[in-house]
Amino acid sequence: MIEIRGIRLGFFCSTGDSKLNTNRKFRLSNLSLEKVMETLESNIKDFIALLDLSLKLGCGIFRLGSNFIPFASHRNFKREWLKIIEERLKEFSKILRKYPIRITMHPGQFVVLSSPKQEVVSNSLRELEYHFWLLDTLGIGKEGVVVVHMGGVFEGKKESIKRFKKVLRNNAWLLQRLVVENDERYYSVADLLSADLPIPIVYDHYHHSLNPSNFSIEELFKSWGSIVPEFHLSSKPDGKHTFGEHGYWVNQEDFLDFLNTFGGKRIDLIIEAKGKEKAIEKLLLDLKPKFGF
DNA sequence: TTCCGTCAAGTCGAT
DNA sequence: ATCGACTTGACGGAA
Repeated sequence: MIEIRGIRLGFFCSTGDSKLNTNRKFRLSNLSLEKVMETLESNIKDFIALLDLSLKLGCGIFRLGSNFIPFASHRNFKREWLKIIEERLKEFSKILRKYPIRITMHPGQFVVLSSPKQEVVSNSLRELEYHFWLLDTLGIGKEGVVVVHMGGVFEGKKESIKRFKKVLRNNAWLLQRLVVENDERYYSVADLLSADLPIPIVYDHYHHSLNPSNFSIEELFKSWGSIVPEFHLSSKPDGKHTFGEHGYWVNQEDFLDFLNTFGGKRIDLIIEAKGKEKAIEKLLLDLKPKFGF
């Protein structure tokens, strides 16, 4: 396992060419137990291959794709299917626990706990329940966090944060795994820290560069308690690109900038580059002369 | 085999 | 009004 001044690396969901993918799914109109099991099997198979690849690269963290069990939180997904799936997952967890790799998740943009719409919040909670259940069933400990964003600003950040906190108060189970990440437009690291949330704050370096703020590093780490923080790093794409778009590679300069701020602390860093494992390979190659691992 | 319209879900700014 | 960005383009029918 490669650790650069306390920092372990990892990628997420799939390989850059998507040939290995934990996010396989199908059309909702084709939803059936058979289709779910078939897709889950492919996702499990690729998950193992991606963990093997992570080991080979020296990675210590991997983000599992949210579609691992397609449509698991959808209303048309029958509850009794979960029993059958649970058996399969428990069997798989025996293989999984042999890997010294931290597993975390990051559900989609549809999870908005700060929304003023009750329907959106209840759908979000169902989606999070699925994520928590999956991680629990796979035997993953409390280091298996589930990352969300604060969401939109609606009629104001203050009101949105208030609603978010209320949802946490009314659903205490969320505190077991939920963590919240700064975004590139609305909620900066300082916004999240000053919200005084009862959950850890994920620092995303790229988002922070686009939506900067002053914050206390000590406070940021304090939010994680005894859990090793999961942070994110990505780079701007080369050439013309839209705001917030992630690059195929991650630049050495961005990593060194991150290291300059956080080096020496124990952190699991997910490289959010479109090139996935290719971007990690290249980064390690770039860094080799400096760190010699 | 490749192409391309379409896909469960939210929210925002750019166009 | 539509599109594309985010946590990931992939599915599936047509040609």
